[in-house]
Amino acid sequence: MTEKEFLKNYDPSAFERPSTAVDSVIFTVYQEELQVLLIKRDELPFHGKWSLVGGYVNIHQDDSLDATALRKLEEKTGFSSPYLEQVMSIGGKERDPRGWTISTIYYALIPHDALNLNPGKGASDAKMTSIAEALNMELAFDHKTVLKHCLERLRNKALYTTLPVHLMRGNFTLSELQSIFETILGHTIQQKSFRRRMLGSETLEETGEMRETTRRPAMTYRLKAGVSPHYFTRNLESVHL
Amino acid sequence: MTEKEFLKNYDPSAFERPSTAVDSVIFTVYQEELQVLLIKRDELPFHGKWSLVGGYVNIHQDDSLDATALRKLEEKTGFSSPYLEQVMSIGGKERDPRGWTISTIYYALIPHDALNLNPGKGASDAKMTSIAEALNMELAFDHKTVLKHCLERLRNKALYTTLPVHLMRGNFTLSELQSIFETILGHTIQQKSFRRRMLGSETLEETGEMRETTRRPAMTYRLKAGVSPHYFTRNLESVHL
DNA sequence: TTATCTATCGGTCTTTCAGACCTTAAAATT
DNA sequence: AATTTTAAGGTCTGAAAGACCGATAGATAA
Repeated sequence: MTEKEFLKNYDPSAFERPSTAVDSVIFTVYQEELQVLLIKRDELPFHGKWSLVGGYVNIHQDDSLDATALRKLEEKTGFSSPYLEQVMSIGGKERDPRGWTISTIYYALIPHDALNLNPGKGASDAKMTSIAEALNMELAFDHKTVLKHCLERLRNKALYTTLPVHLMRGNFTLSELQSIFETILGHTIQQKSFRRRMLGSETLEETGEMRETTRRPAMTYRLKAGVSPHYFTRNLESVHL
Repeated sequence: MTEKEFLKNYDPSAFERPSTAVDSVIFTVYQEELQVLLIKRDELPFHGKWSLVGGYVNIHQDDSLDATALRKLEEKTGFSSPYLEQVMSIGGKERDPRGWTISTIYYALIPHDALNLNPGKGASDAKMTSIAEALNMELAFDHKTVLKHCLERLRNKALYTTLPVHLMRGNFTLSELQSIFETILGHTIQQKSFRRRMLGSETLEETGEMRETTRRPAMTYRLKAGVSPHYFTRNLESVHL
């Protein structure tokens, strides 16, 4: 049998397939709070419960898993170029009452002022919720576990990468950026250490413009065009005052 | 409609599903070489080509994705308790000629002397191949890309964790362990740095027995029971002589 | 028997970078 | 003009890796 003949005779339904979904944790920082996007389900199962952003892979519409995640994300947030990172996939019989499901988990970082929420089809409401609150709610499916995994990943990356810059839009001061890091980590960082690292990472550039504020003006920076996130070889301390 | 009625009427075939597979890179170190397990395919597609260990998720047999990976791994290597880590999932239309496929990728660490190769169903041969060689071969599907991702993950983890200890079996000397690290990384490590880190990681314990060899005897160590891999807060240098 | 060889193993100085603390600067406010 | 507050940078300390060295223990060769 040739490869061509084989493919012609190949029966995709011979093997029973799990359903395949993508779920994303959309992070933003607003008013010194790390927040995630929750969607109120208007369909069964888990009707009326809050859930993460997700949906089935559409093999006619999506070229890849990343494409599925981006499609859902744009539908719900109106933002099309987030930092998006795949975290893991979870598969099992018990996690969805409809049967064996594989869900690939992503998290995205979106600047708060870029958000344009839209509950969309199958949902009656959408809102940003603080991490503390979300972890105290009863979320649909195993979404609390999913949220914890993404949170852990994000916090770890804040200790050794420049990733959280993707929560900033346009120009920002180093103090503003430090505040974002501190909010994610849940503790303060030594100002000097933070500045040394950021300025040494070669990923930021001065805009030349100062932030005019009520106190001493601060230099504003922007992300250098075309640079990837910087990985430090040494972590910040993970526990602090 | 109640949740119960909904589930009763739910039609799983309403949404066309991608096929779902698991592929694993089985690493071992032997004779100063980092090697991976390759399987010679005896079926279409890619008949006669070498591939990684993989297979479809069987929703009646497997409780989770990890279970699928372990099942395939035990079939091919005869080893049932490897260090197994999920790396990522790749999904798309083009990666398998049979259509849209999601593959969840794992890598496993197996001590060389624990291997008991068995090509198994659908394969005519199985062999351990050095990384250098494998990367020069024409592998089935997108398995070369998959291999590169796993290799990158393993090398990074060797810089800041104790993970490679899982390539050792029973008792081992620190020199033997260092050699494993050096083989993975592809460069030498300062002996003093390595010993300081390993002994400071609190994950090893002296066995009290010395390795009798042709030179000065060395203390042998074993992995402490029940400890998880240690994460250092500082990386080893990633490039060296 | 003694010298040599080689791998083991610990001593210690240097280097790098984060932590901690402090001083100075630049604005607005009192 | 003095005070307050945030920005920005100086500098000392501490921790851990890099680099180099010397002592040790056994096997082997002279």
